[in-house]
Amino acid sequence: MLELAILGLLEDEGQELHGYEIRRRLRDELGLFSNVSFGSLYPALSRLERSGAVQAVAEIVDLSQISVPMTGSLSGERAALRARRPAPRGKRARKSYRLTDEGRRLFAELLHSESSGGSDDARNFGLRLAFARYLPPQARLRLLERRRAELLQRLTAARTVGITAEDRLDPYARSLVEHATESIERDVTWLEELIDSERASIDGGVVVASTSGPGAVGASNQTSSTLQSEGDIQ
Amino acid sequence: MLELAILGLLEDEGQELHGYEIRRRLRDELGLFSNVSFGSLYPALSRLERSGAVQAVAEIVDLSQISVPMTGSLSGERAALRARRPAPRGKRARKSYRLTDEGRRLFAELLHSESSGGSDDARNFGLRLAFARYLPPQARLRLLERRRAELLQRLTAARTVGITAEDRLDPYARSLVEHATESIERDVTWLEELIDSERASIDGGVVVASTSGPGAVGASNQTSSTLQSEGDIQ
DNA sequence: GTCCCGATATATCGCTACGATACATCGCCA
DNA sequence: TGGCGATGTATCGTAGCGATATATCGGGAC
Repeated sequence: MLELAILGLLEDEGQELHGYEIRRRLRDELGLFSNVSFGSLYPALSRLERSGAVQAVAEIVDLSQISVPMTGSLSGERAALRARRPAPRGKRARKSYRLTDEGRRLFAELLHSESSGGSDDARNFGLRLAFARYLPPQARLRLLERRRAELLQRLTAARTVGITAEDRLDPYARSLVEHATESIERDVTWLEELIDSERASIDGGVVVASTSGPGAVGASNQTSSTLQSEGDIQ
Repeated sequence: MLELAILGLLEDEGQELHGYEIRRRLRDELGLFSNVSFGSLYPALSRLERSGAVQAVAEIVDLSQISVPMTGSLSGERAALRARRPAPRGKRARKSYRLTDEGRRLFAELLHSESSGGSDDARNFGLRLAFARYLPPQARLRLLERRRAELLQRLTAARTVGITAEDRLDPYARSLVEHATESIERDVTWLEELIDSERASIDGGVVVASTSGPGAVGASNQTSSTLQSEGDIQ
């Protein structure tokens, strides 16, 4: 899941990025993974590197390979090193990651695969929708419809509970159920709008100007995206 | 987190329950943890048992302790075992868990502690609200206000992004951001209603009849609760 | 001038929760 | 009678998380 996010970001930005920057953009631009933990990010980058999806481009000042004889003055040595090779932007040594062809292939594969990955449903869907423009219209439509089906199922379940247990609930729990149910209903409505305009866009061929909301997505190629979705917004 | 849910359920139900049943009720009655994995549930129960918060009451047919001499016919042995001790309700041997005093203490402690636990914010809050009736009014109010503060912070962040990146987004991502922002706004509105009626209930002392929505929570003692909350609803 | 703080930056550890899987029993119905 | 779905307990590998360690740099306080 995080892999998909990273690959998508790298694809979007079209340039190599280092860990810290990836985290920042995932937070500020994608919104999803509001605050990715480094404990998730670095292992994910390692996995991607191991699988050949990204290539690490190190701007590392390798201390062990600098041939400055020990003078006994540690701070002196450090100063010498800094003078010899001032870190690229005055910052600490970093490792940037470049998307490879294999990475692009993997991105497409992950994006197409149904729900491949971690629990958090909403996050998963949000992530895929954020990169939906890389999906062919048919797959896009299927994504939306799958999500709608999931939500409708939950709605049915929630209503069943509502009938059988509603009155046994204390006010807090009841309010919670009701609010949650409404939220799902709103999500479904939103999805139906997206589905409608998606279908219109498919039927009408390549639509150029958008009349309302989204839809009308010809061969858009914008860069970057932002989004939130509870739990991610988390 | 799961621990809190289990302890709360056991407290609510007031009787010993076995794993499978706990899972069912967490799904059907609490809604939260819509589909707890056994891979989470059983380890959590073990943890609770180890810490003395629950006590396992086994209704197990211990094969190794039944003194039936081997006859060579395995199926025969099995039949004999079944005849000798027909499992309690015709079902498979189960392990029921009873809440101990230490468990009740731990439940209160966990419920009071701020956000003690796993990521998923929404789930965490939902869980606490579902058991809010076990909290003193002041703590309840703080819970609601903390949650509101979190959401407002996200809203600010989301809007900042909206201003700086809104137009660079493709239609899908834009729709996603907008929908998510609206959802948070609705959540905040909902929370404010809860906060208002909570405050009214505190100011007015013990209110008996509720005039609108929740609020008016005297010393309610209802059993069971239901709720959903994206990601949980997951 | 130096001292400490916060931002930038990489990395690891222990833990929780998850999905997949295995295994076993029971009731049902074809 | 034989297979299937519900009930039931349990483990394994993995993803993601928060806490923590380590290090450099720029800037403001004193």
